[in-house]
Amino acid sequence: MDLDLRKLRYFVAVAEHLSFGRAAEALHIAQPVLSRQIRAFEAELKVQLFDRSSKGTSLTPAGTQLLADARPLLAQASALLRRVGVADTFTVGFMPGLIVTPAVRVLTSRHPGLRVEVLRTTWEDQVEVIHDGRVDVGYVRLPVPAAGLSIMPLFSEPRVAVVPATHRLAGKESVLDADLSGERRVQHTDPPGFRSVEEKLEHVAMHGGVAVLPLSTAVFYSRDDLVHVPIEDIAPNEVALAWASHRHTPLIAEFAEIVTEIARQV
Amino acid sequence: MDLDLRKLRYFVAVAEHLSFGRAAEALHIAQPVLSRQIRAFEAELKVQLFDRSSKGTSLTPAGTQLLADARPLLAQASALLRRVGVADTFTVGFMPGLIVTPAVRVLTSRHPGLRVEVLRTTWEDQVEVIHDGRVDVGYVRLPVPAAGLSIMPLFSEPRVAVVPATHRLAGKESVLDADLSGERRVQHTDPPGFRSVEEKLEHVAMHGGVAVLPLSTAVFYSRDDLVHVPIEDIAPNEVALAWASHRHTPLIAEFAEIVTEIARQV
DNA sequence: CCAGGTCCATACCTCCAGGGTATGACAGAC
DNA sequence: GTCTGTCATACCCTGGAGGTATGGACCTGG
Repeated sequence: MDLDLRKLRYFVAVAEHLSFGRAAEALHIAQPVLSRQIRAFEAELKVQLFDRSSKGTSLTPAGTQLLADARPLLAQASALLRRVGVADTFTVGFMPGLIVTPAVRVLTSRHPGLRVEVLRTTWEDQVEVIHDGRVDVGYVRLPVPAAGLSIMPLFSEPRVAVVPATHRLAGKESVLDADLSGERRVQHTDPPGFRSVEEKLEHVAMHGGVAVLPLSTAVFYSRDDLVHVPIEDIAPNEVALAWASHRHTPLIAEFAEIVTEIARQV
Repeated sequence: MDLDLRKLRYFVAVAEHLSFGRAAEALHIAQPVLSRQIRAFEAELKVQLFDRSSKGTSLTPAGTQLLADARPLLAQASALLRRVGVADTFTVGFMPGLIVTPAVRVLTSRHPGLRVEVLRTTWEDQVEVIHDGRVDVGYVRLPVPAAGLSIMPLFSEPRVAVVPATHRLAGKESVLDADLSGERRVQHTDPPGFRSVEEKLEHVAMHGGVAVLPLSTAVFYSRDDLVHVPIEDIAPNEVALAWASHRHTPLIAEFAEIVTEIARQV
């Protein structure tokens, strides 16, 4: 009568791996158990979710439909648990260009049983995901509204101007803010369709203009047809680790410690 | 490790009844079982959800918080099940002023085990809730976008003009559309804050103007300081029962039959 | 002050769902 | 053919969710 979130999670695992064996391994259960659970799930829903063959497994249309529904539901359930202080997974948010892998790897190695996930954020939701519990901790770019957040500054990095390779500024060692006057600037306050970094860069490549991005972001999304030059006289972008200040879990503290440790080594 | 939706549903039941005994009765389980389940749930979450005393039960702050999170999650889970064709509950949507009780009562009497719920809709979401599975079937006011819907017309009713009791049109037997020219009309295309019927009527009562509503809506929301007069020369409002045409469940068919039967008797 | 009623909690039982292991059936690769 | 990778079947064991019977705490009326 009630939906079983465990079975739903198992289903998602199989749908993502398209293999009962590998999914079972990822879930840390035996393959026959997973087989039986999925069969039981299909029986409950009275819908076939997978086409099995001896070589591989594929989703049925109903399965594809369910997969789309399943992920947000599981995310919402996970966020609920996080809000009441139960850690079923530890989730790290990050803005485009920021590297979270080293810290995540250290955390997983210290807690082998813990599921650690990452969630890429945008300017719009980098703080929201912290408050609503979708992430435990987030790498954010300042400034952010400080209300209810604990913020631990990590480092600063210069901002660069991203322009087409054919642009008049393309060869320069560096530019001044004044050099950009008269250029159409693609900003994150633009309407939808220009919001993601990819979209901004696409617009710059196609229609000219200039995008001002933190260095790491420009490097991460570098394209052959675009180049970036440092802007000298603009405030550097500050990167920080942030979490909801009302949640003082040991895992958050430990992750913050790991991050500072890594930042110190660089 | 996974959230247990059954326990969450039990929790909501206790939170709503503020009594283990009555909640258990509503859930059709024995009271000690419910007690134990809630205790286990609290242990899993490591949070106390209720303050128990021999006279009554009350929510803790954590419980209040969880209750707010629990309802949308359960609704989303229920919608997911409905989309894959599993009926855990049968939910009927209805626009303000429409009476669903008789049909619902017949349905529950014929299916004693079935949970039947109702959801009040607005102009904005009366169709959306059908498509996304929040309701199985909805009483809607035409016109609606017909794509993907099966629509069964029920009846027509005149529209009335709702005006302050002191208005120049207040005493009339009926008015013509032309009589309303020059009046500020409060419409459902207005910005937020004027969307719900209550808000429209509040606006009419405070600032004058006129709201044009179907008769049953005006009657349902009647207030001392407002009166309504029929408009003669305006197209009547048609009320219909609608459901997603790709879902041909026996329950929907039966409900439609019940509704036609009731409509025939009136 | 005790009797009864109204709560929720505890104790104890049963049963089934979910976990495990061992093994089978089937298909493609060599 | 045999080998290998895939999913399914058979069997067992444990824990959790359901039940009933009963206890303990607290109010309330006589």
